[in-house]
Amino acid sequence: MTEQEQDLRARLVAAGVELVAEGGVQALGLREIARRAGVSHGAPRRYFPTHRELLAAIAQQGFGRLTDTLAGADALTATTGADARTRLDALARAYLGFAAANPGMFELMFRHDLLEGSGAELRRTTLPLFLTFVGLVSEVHPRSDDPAAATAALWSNLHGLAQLRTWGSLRLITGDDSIEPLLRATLDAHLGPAAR
Amino acid sequence: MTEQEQDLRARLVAAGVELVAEGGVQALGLREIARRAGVSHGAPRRYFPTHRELLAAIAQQGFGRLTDTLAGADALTATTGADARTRLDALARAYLGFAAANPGMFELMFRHDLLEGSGAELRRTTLPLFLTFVGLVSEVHPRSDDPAAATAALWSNLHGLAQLRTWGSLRLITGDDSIEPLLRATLDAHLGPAAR
DNA sequence: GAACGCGAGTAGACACTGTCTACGACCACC
DNA sequence: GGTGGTCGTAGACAGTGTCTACTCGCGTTC
Repeated sequence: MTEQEQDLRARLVAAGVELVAEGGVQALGLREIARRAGVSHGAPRRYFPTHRELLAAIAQQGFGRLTDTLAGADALTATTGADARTRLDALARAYLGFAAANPGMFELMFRHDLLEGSGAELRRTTLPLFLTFVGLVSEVHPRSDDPAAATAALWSNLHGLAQLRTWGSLRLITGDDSIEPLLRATLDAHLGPAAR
Repeated sequence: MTEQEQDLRARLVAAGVELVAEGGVQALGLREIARRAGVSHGAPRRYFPTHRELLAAIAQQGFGRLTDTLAGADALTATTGADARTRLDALARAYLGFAAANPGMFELMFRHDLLEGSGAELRRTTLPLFLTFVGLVSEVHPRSDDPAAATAALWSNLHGLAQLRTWGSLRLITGDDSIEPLLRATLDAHLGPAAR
């Protein structure tokens, strides 16, 4: 089954994934996606009544890939018998790595103005991922009375790092563009110094 | 000097500030801004060669207001003789308060795809603000060897909280839409528990 | 005082966008 | 051999950002 033969819906989403990787969110015009998929500009309407729903489907693909990336990174460290602190370290790096490797997709995924309406469904996708985060944070902070809040705070920190790095302000502040000291400061603050 | 009499450049920026508060970034069409300012769609070109430069000017206005808001909040607590930890607490709340009160403007300010080209100038605006942050963090962590990194990490955390709150995911996680526990967790993590 | 020049804003054209609607080709089924 | 129904095409429509004449009013200059 070649790429030409799969149904148009999947081809449109695949074209969007390509385009956002090449040219960012701006490249995700409805007609441009249709062109890339090799159909006329009216064809997507059969599967996505509106442009935003097509963008939401592309973003959902992005959330799937992020989930896979994080799950893969965690599986790698978990099999080595690493403790929760080390696993969270690897997860944090994987999160920032995904954002750095797919800046356009990462931006699309959190552009609530473009995804309005489908936001609830997308948010639900992230829930199981978040719960594994909570479990690991609970292991690091066994006496915490609100591990969900601690996890959300940590996630917000990682997310802010990812966004401000692509915005360029972190480079201005720290001088170089290495995020390593900031990541270390973040993890130390939320999880305590690494025991090494 | 009434609003009609100031020069068009300022009127266009003012119209943009109004529009982004009412309808978000999507409402900032070039023609719509011109309509609001009471001129034809070709008039802005005299002052802003391109749409993006007009958006950058509006965003710069936003950075000015954010700086004023934070400076005002800090001045308020500083005069009461509060310590650095308390001042940072107030600054953090002011930052999140600004983002919540001006969601459209806040989004515009960090939309690097729209502000590309003028980004460097905008980033420079935030620098003095950041330096006062660094000073306060240095007071809280007198033995830190890299207060700039610690400050950038804290700022990233606040920024992530602001963005994820408007995205709606924090509400999904914590149940209600109060970020108070998350803010407390953030401040405790980066600055140590509040001494009260 | 009249002519000139120039800055400021207008109006229209252009290519492009997302949405909507009518139409045609194709295929399974009775 | 018709007959629906699905799927994609093609064109119209209003709207966008950009570009290019053009007009109008005001100050300067001869």
